[in-house]
Amino acid sequence: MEALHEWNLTPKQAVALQADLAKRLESTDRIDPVEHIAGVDIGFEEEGAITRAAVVVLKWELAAVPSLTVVEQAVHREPTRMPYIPGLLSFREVPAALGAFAKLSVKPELVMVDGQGIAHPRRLGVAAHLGLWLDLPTIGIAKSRLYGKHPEVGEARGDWVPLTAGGDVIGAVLRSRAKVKPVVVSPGHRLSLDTSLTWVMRCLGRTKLPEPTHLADRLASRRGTQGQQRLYKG
DNA sequence: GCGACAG
DNA sequence: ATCTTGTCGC
Repeated sequence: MEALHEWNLTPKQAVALQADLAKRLESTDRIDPVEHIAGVDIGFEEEGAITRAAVVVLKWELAAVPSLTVVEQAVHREPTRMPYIPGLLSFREVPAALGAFAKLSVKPELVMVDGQGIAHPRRLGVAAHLGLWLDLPTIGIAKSRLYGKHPEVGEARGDWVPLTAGGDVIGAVLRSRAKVKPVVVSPGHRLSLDTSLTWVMRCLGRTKLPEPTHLADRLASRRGTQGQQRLYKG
């Protein structure tokens, strides 16, 4: 438990901690009725010297027309603590993400993160690590693959193939938009892959990334949020 | 030893 | 991740 509070570690120590923390991940669904979904992403300012974490909370409503509406946003900036090292991304981004979460007044039941969940060499991508810390269900949605192999995926929206590693299914490569480069979806904490895929597809709008992550991405990079606040689904 | 390598 | 304009397509 105390280990979870450690962030300033050498790469070797971080790798050892990841293997240990991964044992605590829950791969079956343990999620409350979803009313709010948060999207998280990290950006940088000052040529990388400042890490900027952004979180956007959306209200999920299943009416005649399912909808997602932005209800809160938070940004947290802090000095960048370490360089990007493949496989150790969470040690660079999670601390800042926690700073942004601390500013929220609404507690989401589900969190979508830009990056991998368990589709990681030691099964602890940034979404998984953040899920353990927040003790909330998390899903990783990455724009590219870090680990695992997979056959080619179909070109239609919704097509997907399993991402595997050492005989385990660690995620899915999903074509979230027709003919556009697929995203890598992997559960983080407290969710199965099936449930993760279901939620990602439910949150898809017109962009390749699900709305929570898409909006957080824009907020993190200061490109702002364009257009309306109500995003109709269906 | 030689690649691969989230953001 | 970030540096950056226009442009092709639904």
